[in-house]
Amino acid sequence: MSKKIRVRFAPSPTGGLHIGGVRTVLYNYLFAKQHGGDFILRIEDTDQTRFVSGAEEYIYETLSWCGLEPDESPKKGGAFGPYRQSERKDSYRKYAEQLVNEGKAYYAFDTSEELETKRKNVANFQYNIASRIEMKNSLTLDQDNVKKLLSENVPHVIRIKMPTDEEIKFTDMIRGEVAFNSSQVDDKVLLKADGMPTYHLAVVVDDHLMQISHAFRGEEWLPSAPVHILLWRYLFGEENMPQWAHLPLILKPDGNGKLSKRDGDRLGFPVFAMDWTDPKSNEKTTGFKERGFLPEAFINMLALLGWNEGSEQEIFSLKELIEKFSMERVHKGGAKFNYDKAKWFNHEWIKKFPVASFQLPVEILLKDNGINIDDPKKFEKVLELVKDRCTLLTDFVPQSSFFFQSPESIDVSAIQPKWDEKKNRFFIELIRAYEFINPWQHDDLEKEFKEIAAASQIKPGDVLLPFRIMLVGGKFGPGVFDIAAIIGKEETIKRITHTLQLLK
RNA sequence: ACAGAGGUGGACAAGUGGUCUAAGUCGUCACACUUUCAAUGUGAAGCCGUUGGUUCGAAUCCAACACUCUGUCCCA
Repeated sequence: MSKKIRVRFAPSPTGGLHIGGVRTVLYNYLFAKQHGGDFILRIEDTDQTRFVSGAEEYIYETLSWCGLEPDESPKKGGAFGPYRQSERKDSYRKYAEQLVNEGKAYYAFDTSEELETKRKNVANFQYNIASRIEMKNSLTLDQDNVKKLLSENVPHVIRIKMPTDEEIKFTDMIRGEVAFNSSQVDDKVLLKADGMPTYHLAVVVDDHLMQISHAFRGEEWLPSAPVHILLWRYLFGEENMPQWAHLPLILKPDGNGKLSKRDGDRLGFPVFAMDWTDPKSNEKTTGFKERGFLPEAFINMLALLGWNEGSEQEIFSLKELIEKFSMERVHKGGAKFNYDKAKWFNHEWIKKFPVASFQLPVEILLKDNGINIDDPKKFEKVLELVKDRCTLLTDFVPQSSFFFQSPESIDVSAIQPKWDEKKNRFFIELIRAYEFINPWQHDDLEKEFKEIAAASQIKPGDVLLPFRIMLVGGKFGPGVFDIAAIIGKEETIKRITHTLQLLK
């Protein structure tokens, strides 16, 4: 019988969730669901100096917006709790001490200051096989001294003792076999002076205790993988280790390097999934959600940022992704983030989605801009009419406001230069004719318009743009007669009259 | 510096020894349609990091070199 598939996303709650993090969640989720397994959220809050209030709640909200709900989490609970590492603090020490007793780890009493000066004085200082003999630890101090320091509660850490010249290798699901030489890896801290584990100890212990079968994380972790392999070998048996996959990095669009929040600020696109306000600095960072992205499009875009089915299909629903995703088809190389392509995904989803599926967020957006929807039928018609020209949900505001209220300003300057008495008379004539139209519908409006133009010896094209500006306020929006048909006779005539006044 | 990883048009990708004088999408530009902006359709530009090798044949396999990235915190 094969083991149950269990995967986890283990963020540290230190701020907004970066798209790289969301993509890791997504790949975890897809893999779990495809195999009928469990997706677990574990909070890695072992660094209390980096605690940020609200960050954990933000993670729940983000996953929820994305539709990637965990099966087990601190909030939801589960059979393998607690799911917050700070609450598991007591379970780590014994493993670290076990390693010390077995000679695979050691106590180190060097203070942070001592290490800092060391790093300053020695170029590329590493606490490793070569340097540990000159440091203050249980390998260099005599036993009595160590005992004494320990009993006096002198602050100390536990470091792993990397073996000399040993090949450590493992098979990565994306990269195949990856090998390291143990001599090149430094003696990482496993247990900090405050009794909290570092990431290195915590992942291994927690993945074991939570029976994690596959572990996915960003490529930046690859260099420390040998530490984790060794820990597995020492503690729980390498054969029980989860299968690793190191995901390619998401790179900044210009230049090289990892995409950071700063790049988003600098280049004007979101990097976080949702709005995040730093509780200390009060600095606000916009997210994809608030920028007007549909969660379906956001997920779709993220899935393709590092994975490709092998076909030419680019639009996938979450359900399709669950069916088709495979870790083997995740690229090895990092991908530069492309905001234009991200927007394209959103546009595609808006075009293909029935309007009902984004009616609510758009309604809220309009309300925020002072427009209340009181006619749902009309609202639906408007959405259908304008959705092709909305890339982001926020585009619906300028694209549909004028259906519900007269434009705030009229771009008269676009009409004025070519305006003359002949055109003025045309519109007066038009108003007169429109008064009699009943029922008020698209085709009749257009027909009447063209007839009057012909009678006035004006090309319809010459008065169409002015007409548009009268109704919309500017040079945009769907077909003018569609607009006129929806806003109604009274409003149409009112807007023409109003602009005619302005043109005097 | 050391270690690991990576590489196909401006960006993301398909392609894993012959059907590849390769290429889909985004973006850019042009044209068509048109009632502005979109949508839609058509077209344009652009060659597999470099060098060498294996082979009848290489984007695909091998090697070297260069380049880029990640890591080298009591951060995760």
